[in-house]
Amino acid sequence: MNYWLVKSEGNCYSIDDFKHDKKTSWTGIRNYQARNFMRDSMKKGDLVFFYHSMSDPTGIHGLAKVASTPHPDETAFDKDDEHYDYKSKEDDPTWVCVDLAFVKKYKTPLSLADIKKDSKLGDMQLIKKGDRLSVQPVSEKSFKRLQSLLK
DNA sequence: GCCAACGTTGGC
DNA sequence: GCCAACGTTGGC
Repeated sequence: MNYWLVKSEGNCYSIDDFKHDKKTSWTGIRNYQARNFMRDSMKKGDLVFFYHSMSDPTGIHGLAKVASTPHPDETAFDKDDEHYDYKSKEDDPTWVCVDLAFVKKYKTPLSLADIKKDSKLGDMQLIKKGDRLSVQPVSEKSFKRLQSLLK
């Protein structure tokens, strides 16, 4: 079992939107590293922290579960979609996504500041300088620590 | 293949 | 709104 963290802008697709939808395709990822994680390493059943950037507070707001194998990101083929990519062809898709199922919304989110302060979460990609990865792995050690902090 | 210019992310 | 950090693009 692998653990992950995905970012969403709070005013774009929020944890409340996700809670309402129950399930969503994690489309619109246009970064190769992030795509490779989804394509090569995500497995059905993996647990995924739902992180809000540029929100109040910025931090972890919920938990999700990978609910599908990787599949082509259809928004890349749609000219009217903001994530349209003319280079991605339907017979050879550049971009993929997975489906995520809603698990829970935390009553008290764990803020980025709290994560930075915690001595046991030092290996998180999230707090590394210049981190911009919107899909990133979380070590089992960090996962357990986050779970206990989010109880 | 280098690298400057540009666009985006995301904390503050 | 600012700006540092980073990825991508495109001229050469």
